[in-house]
Amino acid sequence: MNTEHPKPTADTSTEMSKTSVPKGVVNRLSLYLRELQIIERLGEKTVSSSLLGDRLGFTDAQVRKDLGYFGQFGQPGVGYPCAELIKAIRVILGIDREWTVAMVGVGNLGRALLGYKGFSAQGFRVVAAFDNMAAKIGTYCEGVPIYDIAELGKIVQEQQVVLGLIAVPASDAQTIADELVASGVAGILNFAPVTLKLPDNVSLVGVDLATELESLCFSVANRPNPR
Amino acid sequence: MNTEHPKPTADTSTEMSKTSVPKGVVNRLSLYLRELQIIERLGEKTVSSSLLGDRLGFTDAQVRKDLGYFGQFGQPGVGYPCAELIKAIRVILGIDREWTVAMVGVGNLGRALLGYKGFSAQGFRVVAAFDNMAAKIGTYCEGVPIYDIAELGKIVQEQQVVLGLIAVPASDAQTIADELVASGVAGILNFAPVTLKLPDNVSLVGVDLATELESLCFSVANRPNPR
DNA sequence: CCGTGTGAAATCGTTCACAGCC
DNA sequence: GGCTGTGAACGATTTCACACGG
Repeated sequence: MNTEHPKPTADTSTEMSKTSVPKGVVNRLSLYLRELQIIERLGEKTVSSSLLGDRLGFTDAQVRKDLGYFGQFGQPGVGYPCAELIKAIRVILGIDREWTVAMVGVGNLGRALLGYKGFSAQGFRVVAAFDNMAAKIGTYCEGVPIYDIAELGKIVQEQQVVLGLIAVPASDAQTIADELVASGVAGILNFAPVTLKLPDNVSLVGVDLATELESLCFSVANRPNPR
Repeated sequence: MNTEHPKPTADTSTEMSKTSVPKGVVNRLSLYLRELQIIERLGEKTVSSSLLGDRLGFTDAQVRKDLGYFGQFGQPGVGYPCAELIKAIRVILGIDREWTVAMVGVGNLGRALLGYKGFSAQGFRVVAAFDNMAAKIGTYCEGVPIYDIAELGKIVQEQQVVLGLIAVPASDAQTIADELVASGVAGILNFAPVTLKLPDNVSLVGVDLATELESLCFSVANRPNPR
C-alpha cells in the first residue's frame, strides 16, 4: 500500500488539476470502473452517483466528489452515461493505452499472477518473465517466455518494459527492484513482503498478504460485539 | 483496498474505549512488526521511532503516535526495546494466538496462496481447502486437504474455521462468502475482483490485483516529471 | 543530549446542503 | 422530480513542538 505521487507543477501546455487528488480516489476510481462495466452489461445507459455508491458502499457525495476532481461527466437530473464514464475513467487511470509488463519470479505466486486474466483483459501485455531456476529458463508459462534473470536488463530494455512485477522471495526483492529501475522501468508492483527503497521517479505499489491478513485479524479480534 | 470497521481498541474485559484508532494505523503496525523483526535479527536491542520510521518511509512522529494509541512501549532517551515491542504488536494485532483458516478455490491463485510461507509463519493454520473440480477433491495441496465445496458448511463448522480466504472466480465469490458467513466465520479475505456484501459482524478485507495495477498506472501516467 | 509521549495546530478528506439544470 | 457540481462545514489524521525522563 505504498504509493507515490504528488501534483506540484505541471510545466507543459494544457491544464493540470487545480487541487491535488486525495489518495484513495484512484483506488475508488478502479472500483467505479469495474462496477460501471457490470452495470453497462446489465443494459443500463446511465447511472446515478447514489446507485453507483450504494453498490460499492460509498456515499453518493463521495462518488460525485471523486469524479469532480477530473472533470464533469454527468448530466443533472439524469446521471452519468455509463459508456462515456467508463471511457473517461480509463483515460484518467491511464489504462486506455497498452502497458508492457515483465514478471520477475515464476514461483507459485508468479505463475498464479501470470494466469490472472485481469491483466490482459485491461490492456496489460506481459512480454517476459524471469527466473533463476535453470529448469524453467527457455520454457513458457501462460504463453509468456521465461528468461534467465541475468538477462533482465537486456530484455527489459529491448522490449521497452514499463512496469515490473516482483514475485521473488523477500531477500531478493530489493536487488531485483534496483535492476528493474536501472533498466528503465517506470513503475513496480511488489508482492514481496519487504519495503523497497526506490528513487522517487519510479512509482511503487506494494501488495502484502501478511499485512492484509493481519489487518483482518485485528478487526476480528477487536470487533465491537463478538458473537 | 477494501477494509471494514470503525470502533476498535481496548485491552481487557468490558471496556469500550472511546478513542478510535485511525484506519491506517493497523497496516502500519504490521509493517513496524516486520521491520522490527529484521532489526532484531540484525542484533539491535532497541530502536528509535526515527530509525524505524526512516526504514519504512514514515515520520518519527507518526511512529510514536501510532504506538501511542495502544500504550507506552518506549523509554525516553533510549527508544523501544525490539523484543518487547514485537511481542506487544503481536498482541495488538491479535496474532499472538492461532487462527484457523480455510481456503476456498484451489486454482492458480489459491494454490499459490496455500504455498505462501508467511501464513504458517505468523500463526495461521490452514485446515481445509475447497474446490468444485472433481479431480482435485480428496487430494492435498501443500499439505492441506481439498474438499468438495458442497461440504464447506459442514467442515467449516466441524473445524471451527474463523477466517475464510476466497480465491474463486468473481462470479462465485458472493455465493461463497454467504456460505462462509452462514457457517460462522468471523472474517473474510477476498481475492476475487468483486465488492462483497456482508453483514457487518463479519470483517472483510479485499485484495484486488486489478485495482493495484491500475493505481500503479495512474501514478506512472501522471508522474510530475516523466523522464 | 537523545528520544518518548502528548496536547495543540495544521492539514487532509468526507459529508452536507443547496443552486442550477434536465 | 431527480440528479449533478461544488463551496462550506465537519471530522479525521498527521505534523509540530515541547515538557519531561534516562
